[in-house]
Amino acid sequence: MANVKVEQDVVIDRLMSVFQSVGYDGASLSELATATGLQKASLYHRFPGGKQAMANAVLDHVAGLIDNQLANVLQSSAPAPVRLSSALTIIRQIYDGGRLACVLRALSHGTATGLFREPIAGIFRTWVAAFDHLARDFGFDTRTAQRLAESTLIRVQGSLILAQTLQNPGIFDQVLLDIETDFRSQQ
Amino acid sequence: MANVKVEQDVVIDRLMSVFQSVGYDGASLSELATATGLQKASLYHRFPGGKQAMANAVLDHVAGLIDNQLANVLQSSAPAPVRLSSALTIIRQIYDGGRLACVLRALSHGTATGLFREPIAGIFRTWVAAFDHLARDFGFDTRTAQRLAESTLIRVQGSLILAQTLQNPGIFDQVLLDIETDFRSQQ
DNA sequence: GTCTATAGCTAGATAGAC
DNA sequence: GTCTATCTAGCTATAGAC
Repeated sequence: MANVKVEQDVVIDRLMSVFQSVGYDGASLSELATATGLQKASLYHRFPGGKQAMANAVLDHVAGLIDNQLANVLQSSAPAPVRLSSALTIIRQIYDGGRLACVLRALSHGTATGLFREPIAGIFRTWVAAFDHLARDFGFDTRTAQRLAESTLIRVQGSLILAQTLQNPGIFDQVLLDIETDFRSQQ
Repeated sequence: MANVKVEQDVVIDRLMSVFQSVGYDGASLSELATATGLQKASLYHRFPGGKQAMANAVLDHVAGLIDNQLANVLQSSAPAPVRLSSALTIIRQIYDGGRLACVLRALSHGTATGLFREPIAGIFRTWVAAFDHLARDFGFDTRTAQRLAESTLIRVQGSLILAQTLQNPGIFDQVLLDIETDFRSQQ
């Protein structure tokens, strides 16, 4: 069965889903093959570097998402409060309202720890820089803007952990509201 | 070599270190054996349930730590600000100033996801309840106290992720200072 | 560029001597 | 209660036909 060409974008999307839900060590080649609808050997044809290359492709994809969606929105010409709301909507969608784990965190542990730290750090820095830009537009001073920007990522990551462990997505929603409040407190 | 009795407390402590640094799926029986100074068969003698039982023993140990150290300190008879400072000092020590990952998060992913969610959730609830108690003593209203308490855990977990990925423990330190400031803002 | 088949290895777990 | 030795299953990765 199968034997029909699967678009690379679709393959990467499905690889991401698997890493997201079971982590790097937890993702077996068999599971990755099933999820993509390809055989293991076909996956190796597309990703000669094996599982590590697959994870790197996923990270490239995520870096593009953050760059093209989040960072783009935050640096558009719209009024700052509008940009903030748009960004939070994107974040809400990315994590399905707190129900999905962050694939960056999933690729931060176990055997994967050292392998992907730098690309993940790059994505984190992009995120923080984008919110830092926004915070300054809101009128915060340099130091406060930096801290508020870091705080958005800290609270999103932390609230995802609690939301999933306590099976209460509301925790994630509340944090997004808190973030919005913090930015608007400057106006 | 070896063949000398290793205290169970020491064994559990070393198991914890391994899970903490490489996660559940990343921790092989060989590595757990090496770390504890026991052979695999000896580990199975002490933990007939295998790796899963070892992780559960670690979680029991952590639950005890949180109960006997953190929760105890937060509900002592000392003045609220003193209790807060003591608690934050304990947290700083537990995570070695942001350099150590949280073993609870390490046991939240991959194959382990479903296995340990409930015990971890229990530890999270104990943490939040203890800080909630403190926040009320500081004079916060019920709703604000609950949110501030959740926020301590959210920010500690989130800042650990950033501190380790960006290799900047200062992020963790700063968050602990922020938490202290938030509590004292009520005075 | 996909497939079937399999190599080579390490995983988690157990048997049984001492 | 520890050890050595070993089992089976699953892993990552590759060979080679089509």
